[in-house]
Amino acid sequence: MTNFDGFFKSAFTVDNVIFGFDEGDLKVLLIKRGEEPYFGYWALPGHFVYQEEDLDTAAIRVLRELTGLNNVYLEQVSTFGAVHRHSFGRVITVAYCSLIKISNYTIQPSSIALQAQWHSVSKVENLAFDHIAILQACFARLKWLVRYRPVGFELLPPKFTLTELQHLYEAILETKLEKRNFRKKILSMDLLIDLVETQEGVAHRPARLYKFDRKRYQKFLAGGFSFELKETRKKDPQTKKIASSVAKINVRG
Amino acid sequence: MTNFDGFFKSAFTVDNVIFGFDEGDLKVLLIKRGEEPYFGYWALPGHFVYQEEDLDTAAIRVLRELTGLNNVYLEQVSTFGAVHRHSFGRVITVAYCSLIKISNYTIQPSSIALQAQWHSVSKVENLAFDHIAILQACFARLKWLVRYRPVGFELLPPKFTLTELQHLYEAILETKLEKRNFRKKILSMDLLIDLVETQEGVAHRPARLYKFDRKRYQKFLAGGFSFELKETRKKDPQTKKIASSVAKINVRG
DNA sequence: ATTTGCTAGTGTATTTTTTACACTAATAAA
DNA sequence: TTTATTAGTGTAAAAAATACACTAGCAAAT
Repeated sequence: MTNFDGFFKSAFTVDNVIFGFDEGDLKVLLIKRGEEPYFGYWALPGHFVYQEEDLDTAAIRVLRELTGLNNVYLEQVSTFGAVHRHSFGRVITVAYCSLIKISNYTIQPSSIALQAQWHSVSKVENLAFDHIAILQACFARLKWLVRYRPVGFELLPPKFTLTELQHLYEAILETKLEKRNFRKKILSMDLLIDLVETQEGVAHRPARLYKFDRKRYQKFLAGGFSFELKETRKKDPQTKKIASSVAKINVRG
Repeated sequence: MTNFDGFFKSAFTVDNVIFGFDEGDLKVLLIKRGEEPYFGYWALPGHFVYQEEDLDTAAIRVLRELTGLNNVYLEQVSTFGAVHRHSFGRVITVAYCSLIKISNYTIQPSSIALQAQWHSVSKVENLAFDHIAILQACFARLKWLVRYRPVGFELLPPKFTLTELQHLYEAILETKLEKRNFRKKILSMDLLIDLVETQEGVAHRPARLYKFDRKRYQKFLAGGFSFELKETRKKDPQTKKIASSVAKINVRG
C-alpha cells in the first residue's frame, strides 16, 4: 500500500450563514472574532469539525451554541478550499445556510464569539477570511431556493400576514411583486392555513393571519413540486425582448 | 493562541461524477479500483487533493488524467464527510459533476485506474465507499440543472437533431416529452443555430442538424434566464389535482 | 414504379396561467 | 364624520402550455 500520510495534514471547518428576516429586511447573523487571525473582524459563525464528528453535526452544533436553537432549517451549500484561505495551514470549509425566525433567537451566554449581531445582508462588507464569498454563495442559493421550495416560512413567525410574506419575498429576491398576483399564486398553492384571526394594534384595516401548512407541503413533495415567482414585467423594450424569448419546460410528477 | 494542531490530521479528496450520453441512455464513467480499500470495486474517479492544490484544480486534474479532456463543464455539487467513510482516517470528499461528449472521450494510458468504463446511470449499484450516494446527489443536481440551464448541450456532439436533444432530456428527466411542444419550446428560446444540413445514412426522412448558440446564451444569462420542461400532463386524477394546485412565481430581470 | 414503414416536422384549437390595473373594505386617528 | 392607510377582490386581455392530428421525405420492400 502506498503511503498516504502526507495527505493527512489538513483541517476542516463549517461556516454557517444564518438568515433572519426583520423590519422588512433580510439579515445575516455575524460574530465578532475574539481571536487571531482576523481578530476583531466580523465573520460567519463557524468552527473546526472534530475528528469524530459528522459535517452536519458540526453545523448543528455551531448553530445551537450560538442561538440555542435546535430544529431549524439547515442545508449544505458549498465548500471553499482555496490553498491559502487560512493562515494556520490547509483548512477547507463547508458552508451551510440556515433559516431562523428572528423572534426565537436569543444570544447564548456560552457563545463562541465576543458578540453576535444581525446585519442587513445588503450592507455587509469586509468579513474575515473568504466569508464574503461564502455569504454571497448562500444568498444566491436562498434566492434560488425560495422560488422552488416554500422555505420562506422558516423566516417568518408562526402567524403572518400575506403582506409580510410578500415583503419577505421581495427582500430575498430584491424585486417588487404585484400584490394581487402574489396573493392569487400563494393562495392557489393551498399551503397556507387561514387562521381566521386578524392583526391587532394597527392603525388601519387589520390583516388576516395565516400559518404554513407543513403537512400539506409534505404531500406535495411526494407528488412533484415547483414554486416560482414572477416579477412585474419590465417595460424596458430591450429586457422585454429577451424575456419574451425565454422558455420553460416543467416536469410535474 | 489556542493550539489547533489536533485538527490538522485530516485529508480530503475530490470525486468526479462524469456524465455522458450514448445510445439514448445517460451514462456515468466509472473506474475499477486497483488498490485497497475496495480493491476491484467500481468507483467514481477521484483522488486526494494535494496540499498546495485548490479543490477545483484537483477536480480538473482527475478529469484530465482520466479522459484527456480539458475544457469541460464542471461544477461542485456537495461534500461528503461521514466520520468513518474511509478506512485510512478522516477523509472528506468534495463531489464534482461534469458533463462530457462521449465521442470526445478516449481512455488515457496514464490512467489512475485498472480500467474505466461507461455505465448506464440507471443500472449502477454496489460502488466503493459512499459513491452511490455521491452519484445520486450529482444525478439529482443534473436533473434539476437541466431544467433551468441549457447544460444538456454539453452532452451532445456539436451537431445534433431535435429528436436527439429530446431523447437526452427524456433520459435525464426520466420521463416522456411531447414532440411538438418540446420543439416549439426549444426553438422559441433562440438558442439553436439551424445548420441547414441534414443527417446522412438513415433509412427514413433525414433530420435537420442544429448546434448550440453559446454566444446567445451568454446574453440571456445577463438578462435573467429560466429553463423548464413540462411533461405530458398525467391523466391520473389524483396527480392532476396536485399538479393543478402547484404555483410558480418567476423573476425575470 | 409503387407501396410500405419509418421518422421528421407542422397547424391549430383549447385550456390554463400570467399579467395588469382598477376597484372595494375596514380600521384608527384626525 | 372625514381622512389616511393598508387589506383585500374582480376581471379583461395576453401569453403560454397542452393535446392531437396532420403532412413530408427518405430507403427498402414489393
